[in-house]
Amino acid sequence: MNIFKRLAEANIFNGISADEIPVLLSQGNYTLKRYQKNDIIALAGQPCNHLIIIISGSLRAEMVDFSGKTLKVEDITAPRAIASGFLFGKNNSFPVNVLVNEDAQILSIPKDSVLDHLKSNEIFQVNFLNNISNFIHFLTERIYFLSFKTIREKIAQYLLNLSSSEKSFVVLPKSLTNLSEYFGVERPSLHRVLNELEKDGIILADRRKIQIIDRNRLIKIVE
Amino acid sequence: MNIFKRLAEANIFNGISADEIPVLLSQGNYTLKRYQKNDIIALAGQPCNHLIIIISGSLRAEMVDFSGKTLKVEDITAPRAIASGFLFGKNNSFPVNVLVNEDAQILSIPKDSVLDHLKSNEIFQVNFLNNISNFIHFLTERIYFLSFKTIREKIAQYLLNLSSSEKSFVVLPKSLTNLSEYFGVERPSLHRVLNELEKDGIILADRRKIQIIDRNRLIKIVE
DNA sequence: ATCTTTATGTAACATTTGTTACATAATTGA
DNA sequence: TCAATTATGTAACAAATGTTACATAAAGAT
Repeated sequence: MNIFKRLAEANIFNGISADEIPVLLSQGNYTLKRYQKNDIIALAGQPCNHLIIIISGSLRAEMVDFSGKTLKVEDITAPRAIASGFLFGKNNSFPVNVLVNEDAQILSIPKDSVLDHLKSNEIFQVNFLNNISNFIHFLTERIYFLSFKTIREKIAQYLLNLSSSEKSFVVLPKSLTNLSEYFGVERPSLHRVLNELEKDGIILADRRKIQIIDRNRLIKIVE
Repeated sequence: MNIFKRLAEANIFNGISADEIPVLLSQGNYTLKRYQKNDIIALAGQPCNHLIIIISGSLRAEMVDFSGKTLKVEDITAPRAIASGFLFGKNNSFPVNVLVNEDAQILSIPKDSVLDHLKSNEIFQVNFLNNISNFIHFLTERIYFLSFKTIREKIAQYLLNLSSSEKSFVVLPKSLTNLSEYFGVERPSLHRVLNELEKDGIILADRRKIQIIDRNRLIKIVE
């Protein structure tokens, strides 16, 4: 598909047609690149001087502590702008590693050009602000989630978010291994607590397929 | 002191003189209010329609989970703009409760006027973006900190951040009770681990006064 | 189809943290 | 100054999680 049509689907170009995008972009600089699985887009600490827009494929953002353990922060799928929140500020550097999950095509716009677009295009400006604000909301929810103390609470919160009020059947969108990284806990610990919830008759778990038996008790856990 | 002189010290008015600020503000709407200790500035979930600038006093932002336990996110002292990151986005609502610590004077500017200022004043626009980006950096550091698993690691990280490489003496800027909320752990647990660090000969602790005896071992803990 | 790799399931044991309750010290306010 | 409130120190016990090691199952590669 045409690159600009894909770009037009990204929130940051909301209200800007696929035809207008190349016009807007050509008022400044930009580069297009392809990346392969496990390529490194950015490392934590590196200065962030470009707005990155992922056109196809998917990325992941993760924090790595000194001991080498990772906390997955986010999975990012195209089309979407990232790094909008890292461009400015006292310390305009990446706080996370950004790696490629699935082969990706990426547009990057240097900071100066971003500033020009912000000044010259009101729609882009509002989209940019929305993009940053959405990211802040994501981060605060992440903090809220990490502040849940027990694994039991985290699972309950996670399952309730995943399942609509009517459907009691959930397929986890990530592997248990992956999920344990997202939770910031050890995989066997996560698995043990799933077993306990099953023993308690609250859920039925078979690998990634989970049946919610007693939603009310799940709700009580997070209350 | 003159309100506008105080405001001129806030980062969001960087490069804008105390004389220019009332001119800028009067191009839109704004309100000035005084608040007293423990007054509520905003509750989590409430829509955020104003940029809030604290002129004097101090606030705190905290998350409250269903069981009533709080995780302190941030202490905020004047002069500073807050809520810049909550104004826009799909869900422009406060993710935290904002309460008054010390009697405060607060300027609030409605979202529409903020948008006007952003369009008409490039300096304000860049300051605003910097303000949001700084907040994002703060949030990601908060996530990073919360992802440290043991209390021992959290203390080590916290003390190393506080103390310069030369000074080995630190006075905690918050009470232990307060700090335990910031860490997201119980106060007796925090205290116990401080004792353990003392037994291990790594620190000397007397209430909020902490002497770092063996910085290298402290560094090893976070590695 | 077979090999390789990754994901999942499990168990015993160690470690860490929470919980509760109470004592003492420091600070605040009247 | 004295009372009331808040902060700090401590201990015993319960609960939750991490650690390690290994078995089995599923998915991917050749």
